[in-house]
Amino acid sequence: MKKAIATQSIQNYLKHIYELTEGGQPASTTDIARELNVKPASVTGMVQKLAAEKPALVGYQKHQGVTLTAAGKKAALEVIRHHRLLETWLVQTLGYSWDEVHEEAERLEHVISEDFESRIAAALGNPTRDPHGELIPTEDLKMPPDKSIPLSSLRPNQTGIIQRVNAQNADLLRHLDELGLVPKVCVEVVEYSSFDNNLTIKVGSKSLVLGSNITTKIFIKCG
Amino acid sequence: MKKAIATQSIQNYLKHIYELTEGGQPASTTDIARELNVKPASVTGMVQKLAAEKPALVGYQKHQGVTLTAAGKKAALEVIRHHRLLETWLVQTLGYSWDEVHEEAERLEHVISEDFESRIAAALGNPTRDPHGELIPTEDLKMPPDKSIPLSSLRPNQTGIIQRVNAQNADLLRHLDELGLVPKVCVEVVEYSSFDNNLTIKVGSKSLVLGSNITTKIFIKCG
DNA sequence: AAAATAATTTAGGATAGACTAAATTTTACG
DNA sequence: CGTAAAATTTAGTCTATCCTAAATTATTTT
Repeated sequence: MKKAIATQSIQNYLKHIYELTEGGQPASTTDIARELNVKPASVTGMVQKLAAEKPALVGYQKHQGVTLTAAGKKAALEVIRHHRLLETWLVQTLGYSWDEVHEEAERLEHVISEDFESRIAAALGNPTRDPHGELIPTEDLKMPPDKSIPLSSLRPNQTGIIQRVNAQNADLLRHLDELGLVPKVCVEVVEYSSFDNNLTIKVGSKSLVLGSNITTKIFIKCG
Repeated sequence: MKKAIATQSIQNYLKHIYELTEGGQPASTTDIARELNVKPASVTGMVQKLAAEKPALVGYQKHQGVTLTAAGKKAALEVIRHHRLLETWLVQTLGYSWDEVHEEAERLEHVISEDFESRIAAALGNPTRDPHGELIPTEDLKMPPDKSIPLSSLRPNQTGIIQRVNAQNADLLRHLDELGLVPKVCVEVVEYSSFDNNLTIKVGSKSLVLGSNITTKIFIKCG
């Protein structure tokens, strides 16, 4: 009897492969390895197993990178739904702040039942976004369309409303919170430096200069 | 670099050893094996590792059974506190019924943080008993004293209030629920059969005949 | 007290999932 | 193009945790 891959491994691999392939490009073993804090060689081994599952969870041709199959994508969206519902729920019912939730959700996402998932979804009124503004996959595991664009793509005189902040690092999130760069807040670009891609923006009454390490993580709905 | 035992293994072993040694007697490898659904030989191996930890988590002399050290007991009570708080909280905030919670709590208990633990404890008003009436270890990891006695020890004309039901099996719990044998309910013993130890009891307006498979799991505060 | 039975431990093996080092393939560039 | 650099894969190792089978120790029976 061949032993199954641990579901936690599967879920972590698929979740990160999903995020890396959102742009449409296959993910390299190196990138996956960096995300998972594992060596590239380990990724090769695991990815070969994921491709050998029935049904296959990833498409994989050596040196051509890794993509998700329909089954793999579904499994990935299931974990992401768990994660984002959990974050929402930790913030709303237990008073966590948006910078504290990630770690806790990261551990819980692998162990909760579907029953638990639907109970918290219902208790929260089937939310569509998590505390960072990220879209929550629907119950039938479709990722809703996202029309937001990175703050880094705005130019002087353009304005927008912060829709989502794509970051997990607690320190960074706390920093952004202090700057007031949280979902639903209005921002206006004042100046753009083509030299270093820094943006000078106005948030409320404050002026801020932001590097691309931040502006590429904040997504805007143009207004 | 010696690799640590997985915390989930540690916790599951300690939790079950705690329960088996509550009577004061050391636990045999066979009993532990049955509880954990592993073979006795595996228990021997793991118990030797637990005894070699610094500080030691179990006391262990070959052929003499296994006991918990102070450190091991503390770790066991930590998991039990997690479990019972989780059960309480699943029932009270997500509408689980008392027969559904065990499985879910069993998986969550190993992954929640201390922060999570104290948040739910506070949200619940630091409860002292879980939905089955079992005592919840205190925050400083002491198990409160329990003065309840098994229903099986009552005799005709004696009455009591159900304090706790020591069972996890969902089907059994559902059955007990249907019979009305839940904490805080009043029972009166009508008849005792020394032949098979069956008790005939009155609960509300109903009369029931209960075997020892049930009467030894229901604990009573004499009234 | 010897023999039979039960419980426990030892010894040896499997598998999952990580790692390292070496071999190979792809990509970039003079 | 052809070679250097980068990325990837292969091969082999390690540890945790389980397993089975055989050996040993404890307990019970006669």
